[in-house]
Amino acid sequence: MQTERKSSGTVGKALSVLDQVASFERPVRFNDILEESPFPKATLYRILQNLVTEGLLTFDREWQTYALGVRLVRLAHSAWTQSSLAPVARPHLTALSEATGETIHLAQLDGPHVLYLDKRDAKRRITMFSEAGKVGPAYCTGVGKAMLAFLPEDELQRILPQQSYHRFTPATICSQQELSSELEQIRQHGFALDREDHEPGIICVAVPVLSRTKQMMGSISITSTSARTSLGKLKKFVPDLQNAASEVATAAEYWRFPDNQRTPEKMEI
Amino acid sequence: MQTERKSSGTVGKALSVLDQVASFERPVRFNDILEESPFPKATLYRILQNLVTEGLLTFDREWQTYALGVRLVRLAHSAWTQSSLAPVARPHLTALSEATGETIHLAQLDGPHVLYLDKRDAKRRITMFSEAGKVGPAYCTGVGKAMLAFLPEDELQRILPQQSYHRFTPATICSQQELSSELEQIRQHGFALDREDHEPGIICVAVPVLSRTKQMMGSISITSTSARTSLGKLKKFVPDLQNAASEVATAAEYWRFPDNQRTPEKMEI
DNA sequence: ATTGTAGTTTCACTATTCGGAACCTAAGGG
DNA sequence: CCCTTAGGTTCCGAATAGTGAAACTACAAT
Repeated sequence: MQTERKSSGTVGKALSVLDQVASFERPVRFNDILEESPFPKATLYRILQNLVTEGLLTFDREWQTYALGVRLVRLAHSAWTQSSLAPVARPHLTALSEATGETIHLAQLDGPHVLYLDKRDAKRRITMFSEAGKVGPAYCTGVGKAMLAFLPEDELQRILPQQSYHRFTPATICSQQELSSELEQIRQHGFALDREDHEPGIICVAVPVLSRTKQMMGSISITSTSARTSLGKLKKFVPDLQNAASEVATAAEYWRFPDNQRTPEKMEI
Repeated sequence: MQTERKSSGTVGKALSVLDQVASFERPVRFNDILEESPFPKATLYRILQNLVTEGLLTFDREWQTYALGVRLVRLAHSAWTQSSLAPVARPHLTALSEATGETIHLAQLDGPHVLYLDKRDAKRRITMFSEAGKVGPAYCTGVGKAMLAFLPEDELQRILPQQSYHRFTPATICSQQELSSELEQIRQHGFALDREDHEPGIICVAVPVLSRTKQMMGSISITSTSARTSLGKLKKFVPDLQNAASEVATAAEYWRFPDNQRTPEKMEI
């Protein structure tokens, strides 16, 4: 589940160490990191020191452990507010959840993975930090497939081989070929289905959020259990979902340039 | 409100640019950044490119703008989960909020600022990503003063001069001297008061979360309005607050080393 | 005393980064 | 149609920062 990025440059190396620390689920000692690090002792040591002085990591002198620093939380707050669909989508997700009584997800792509940015649970109406920020696979979730299907060809070709194609359930799509044809279907229908691909008993419908210029910005899904409902019934919500998605897209574009009605510059190529 | 950090090293420079982009409240063009950047054109350009390839920034080719990347959200999720008090404090905050019917905050220090990590509102029982991650001043908030008071002397001396001492209300503490004596009071009483220091009509009591070794880990507060209650009545909650704080501290320490009862190593010096 | 383990520092070497200047466009003006 | 300006991008020698083997410290166990 570790994102593979070309970690060229000093910043990249630092980031890869940061990711590594993040991948442990609790504070770690120097040696724990060293053991699975590609960097030699001295180099790793210096990188860690840099990260600590930058506030991206904290070092607990008492236990001699490193952990992610809270500075990240502040940056993420800005990221969530300014760069994700989450703030503008918020009311629409709430409305959807109330209208359908089911769980709603908002997701965007982070490299090859799905990153959940918001969630609305019909019962407990609560969005938690601990929900936003979670990652999941793209090739076998409704939100993931909906996004992949509407990605520009070149980006798609870069991302497809990076999927793990792990079989979670008997229904999981486990090859790039199968996925490609599924994506073609999705493109034609305009929505994606999760037929218990990822978790047994969990089904969902998802639609992409597309900008006026057909750029894929994220996706929204309605999730339920096969015990409570069926794919057939879930499909009835597609118009609502599409409606919400297009409203989110409009709101997002309007919000980005509220005081400015100029059209975007012509794209090169 | 920009955190001042010694941005030595390549990573530091990159981070300072990242902070700068974050400080705008919407996507920005190259020149917007350049205008208030200490870096020359070419350097800034390269740094931005690095940040984009690392996924910390996204570049919107359509509008030619930079914005914070969602990768930060993922990292922050780990930070929130693994390094802050938030996950272990969660149930205690809920309990406090239900017992008192008032708003509860959980905060930690991020450099010289207060960083809010969780919030429980008595009415709408909802913790939002948009709340966690917010920053505020330390010298004139309950949570801030409670934390400063229990900071080791050397750290305190580093942080005190970095406060802005801006006068928000007639009751705001506006000098380092006044603050120092207030902190002494707080140390003696064991809790801090916000007497409408920051916002008119808003009052609060706060206590620090202290580890077994008396290290300051964060703080918890109960906030209300002077219209609804008084400082005198809020003080009645101090025992509950202190109780919650010590339970959070214990839970945090237990959680860090669940399978491991060894005592921390002796600190040097 | 001896060996081992975890963490820190040194320093000659090297790869990155720096940034002034030149170079592209595209847009606007005369 | 050429000139100018502004936003953005590329070059390349000089300057800086990063690298990592090895040596060192501190402590614990043998």
